[in-house]
Amino acid sequence: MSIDIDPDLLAAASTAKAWPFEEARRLIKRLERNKDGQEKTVIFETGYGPSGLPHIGTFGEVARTSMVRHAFNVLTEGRRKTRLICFSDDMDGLRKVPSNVPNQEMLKEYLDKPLSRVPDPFSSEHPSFAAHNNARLRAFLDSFGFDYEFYSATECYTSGMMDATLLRMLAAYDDVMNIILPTLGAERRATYSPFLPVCPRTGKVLQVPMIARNVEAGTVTYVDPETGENVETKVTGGAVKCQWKADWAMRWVALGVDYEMAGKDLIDSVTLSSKIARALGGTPPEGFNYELFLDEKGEKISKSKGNGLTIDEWLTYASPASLALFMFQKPKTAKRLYFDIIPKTVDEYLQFLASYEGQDAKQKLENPVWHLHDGHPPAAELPISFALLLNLVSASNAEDKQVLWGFIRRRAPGATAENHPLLDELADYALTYYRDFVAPTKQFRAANEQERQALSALDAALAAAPADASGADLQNLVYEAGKSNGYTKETLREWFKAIYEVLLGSSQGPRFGSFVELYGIDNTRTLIAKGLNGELIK
RNA sequence: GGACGGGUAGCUCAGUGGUAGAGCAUUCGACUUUUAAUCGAAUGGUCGAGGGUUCGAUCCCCUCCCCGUCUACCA
Repeated sequence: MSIDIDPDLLAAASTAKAWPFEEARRLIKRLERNKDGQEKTVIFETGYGPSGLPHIGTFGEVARTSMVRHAFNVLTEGRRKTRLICFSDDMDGLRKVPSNVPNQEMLKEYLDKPLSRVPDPFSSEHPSFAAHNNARLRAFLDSFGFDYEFYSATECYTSGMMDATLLRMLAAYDDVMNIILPTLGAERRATYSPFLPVCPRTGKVLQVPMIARNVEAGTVTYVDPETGENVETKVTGGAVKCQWKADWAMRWVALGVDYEMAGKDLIDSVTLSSKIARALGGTPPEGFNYELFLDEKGEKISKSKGNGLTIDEWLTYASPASLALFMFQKPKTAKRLYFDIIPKTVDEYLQFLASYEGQDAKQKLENPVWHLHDGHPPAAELPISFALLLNLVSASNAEDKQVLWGFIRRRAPGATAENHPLLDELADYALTYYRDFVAPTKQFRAANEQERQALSALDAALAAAPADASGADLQNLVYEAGKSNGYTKETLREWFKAIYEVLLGSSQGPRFGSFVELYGIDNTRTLIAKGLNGELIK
């Protein structure tokens, strides 16, 4: 199969400097080196421990891997078959009960059993804890439209898919031990084995030393820690699971993984697993180590501290595409991930979108939106920035979208939700921002006697005003109501301040005439009534 | 100890082998019969230090200094 791509882009791709292209070119070189590299389906992998839930890093890893995959598809003109495998290590033993899940007592009974054999603590909807988390992971990935194939470790082991490689591991047992042992402390060294038998008696994943092995029979022997008896078990068919670094290597070889990125924290593990993969006769995948995120103060993010930013927080105030942009930019630099970068990133995204259309092939390939949108970024020219929209929404006290759109149109005449759907989407995010960050800061107060009279006068004037009165005319009514109720030119400012504080809960606000025009005369009169009878004060 | 990242304007950060950029902050101006917002402009930098390559280095190479993160038990 081939893909539809502009010849100019294709020509520019071979020298494109954007990091996904650099990665794709490394991958191509790998395939040229390897014996079966020209025919095989090219495998990209991302992996998950199923004891946790998907998070912003999960998104980042899949998004970044997909960018490399896309660049690869373009460089090879779609002639190579590629797959992205999202692998869940769900045969791992439950080593401790997570504190953030229900049914703690029940889970304690299943300690050390494979997660795919532990009942779902949340409901009876899924057959196991792992199945629940796997479903969450898939729903998460699906919500972004990622193109991937889900693999369960338990299914891979029990189906026999790993058997050939497990037998190679058994044959290369000494080599594997020699790779791992020097990296371990004395205590662990004494008990280490790349194979973790699943106890046929208790179902637990055992961390016990092997006392014998039989390459011909494909078995290992260990001592049951509770009964003291020798147990001989096959290494195939799911009777054993590999210890983590060996497992990673075994998986690479068994599945033929060509590319897998990992966080900086796993650099040493990648090195070790790569050695093991070679000991198994395989070639470790091309890799990429991305940096971890920091919080606002440049400190490391820890779940217990709750610093940094969650993916839900990001997606509450901005689109997945903007988050993908953040993931695209400088993946090897430790970036701070905190609230203020959201509007900044959104505006950068909008600028990249706007400039894309007029760029030549070379520039397009350096433009992040090309990578975020698989080479087909949506057309967009935004008349106002997201930062301005956020200012607008708070300055205008626009609590509903209609009013906000009114203010938007003052900046961008002729813009509508229909002809600017992207802007309409931003308006929703801006309103959410208003609701969460601006509205809670409002402090309404009661009007004093003079203010009551002036507000009543304003209400009466508004009642008499034509429905299509202009903002300027309405502004004049506001001035008149003030002047005829004791405010002088010098104290007029007090009058406006009172309006804002009583009606909008803030000591400053929009030009009030314009506000009335957009908010509506009737709505404003209702607002005045509420202000006067104290309904706005909570 | 090992690995990686960073050091560019007051702050947060972009950037390229060819006279240094943005946002915010600051200052001034425009608009508005209150503010805010908005718009325009200005100010502001030995691009961590030293050496090398080059006609030319903030960028490439080497050395050093400072800051930060990861890693050595488990996945």
